[in-house]
Amino acid sequence: MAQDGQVEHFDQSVDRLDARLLLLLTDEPRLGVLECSRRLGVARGTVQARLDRLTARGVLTGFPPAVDLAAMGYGLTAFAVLEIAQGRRREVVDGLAAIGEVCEVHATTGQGDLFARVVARSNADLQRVIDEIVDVPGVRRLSSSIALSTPVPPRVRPLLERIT
Amino acid sequence: MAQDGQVEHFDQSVDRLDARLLLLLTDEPRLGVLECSRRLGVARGTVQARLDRLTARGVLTGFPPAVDLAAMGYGLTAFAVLEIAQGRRREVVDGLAAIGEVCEVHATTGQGDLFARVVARSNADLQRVIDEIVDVPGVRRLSSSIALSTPVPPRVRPLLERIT
DNA sequence: TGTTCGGCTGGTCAGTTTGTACAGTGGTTC
DNA sequence: GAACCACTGTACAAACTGACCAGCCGAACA
Repeated sequence: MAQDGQVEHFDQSVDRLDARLLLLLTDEPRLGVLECSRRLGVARGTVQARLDRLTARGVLTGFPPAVDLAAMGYGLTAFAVLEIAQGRRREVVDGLAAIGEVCEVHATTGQGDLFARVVARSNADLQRVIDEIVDVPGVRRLSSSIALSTPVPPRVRPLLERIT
Repeated sequence: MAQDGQVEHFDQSVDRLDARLLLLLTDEPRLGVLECSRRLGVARGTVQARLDRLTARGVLTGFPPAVDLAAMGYGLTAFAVLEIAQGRRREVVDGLAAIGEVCEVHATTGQGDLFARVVARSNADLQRVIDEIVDVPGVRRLSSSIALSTPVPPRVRPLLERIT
């Protein structure tokens, strides 16, 4: 930053170089530090320092393996909105967490109290999973909808490009 | 598989060793092939072959950097259910994709036609994003709810552990 | 104006890992 | 019994990593 004189984004935690680095790694995650430095046209130590800093700040939390559940046989994704009995959220969350097919749970404002993403192998399997969810003590009502397609897959890219 | 004589899971695409490997990489993604082989107690070539195979089968799609949007200033997450005008889904999806804060879109069954996950820097910022979404041609109605917490963060772990 | 500080550069070093190859062994299948 | 496949153990050259250093430059500050 000192030397390249770039304008600082108002959020100082990620500057242009950081963003370019993250984008590069998004496209080719297995790149080593050395290769990154070559592509970005900076010294290797700089890339190393940036990665360390991003990690220290919690922006970069790691490089988890991306597993395609569909390729593993879990071809169905569904979303469930749950209404739960007053004051039993903790209990319900624990119950949901115990179900492997429940891949994500959020507590939300609005009608539903909890929002869950679940996967299943087939319609019949989904039925089973939903029954399991409904059977969790404290769950009052469940309304679900199946994901037919995912026109915009999970992404961070545009937000990073904005900084670049 | 030949030598260790483990029982085959009914879905042949991921066996016990594969699952253990993926779990290991989930916990410590930066591990190299050599280190993985040591931890798993198999030869390096085996790990290499498994990774290649998992990748070829599309189960392992890569090691994308995990960026924490909250740490980048996007501390708010919200979910939006959209109703759209008949036959204009493509158009709406394109419009949504153009909004960086829209991090994910699914087409679903049920009342809503589209389901989106969006992030924002603050309540005011969320308002702006939502207005932007509503302004996308073809969007009829939007109902949103804010994620207050995420008791179960995105995970694949339990499904892999089941195989192990 | 001069000094200090932080970040970047470009270089070196030893140690480790990767990619690739090969022969050997033991189950499994036909 | 032969062919096949997956895994093991080994080898080697090439590449990468982590660590360190001196030097340069711009920004902040007295």
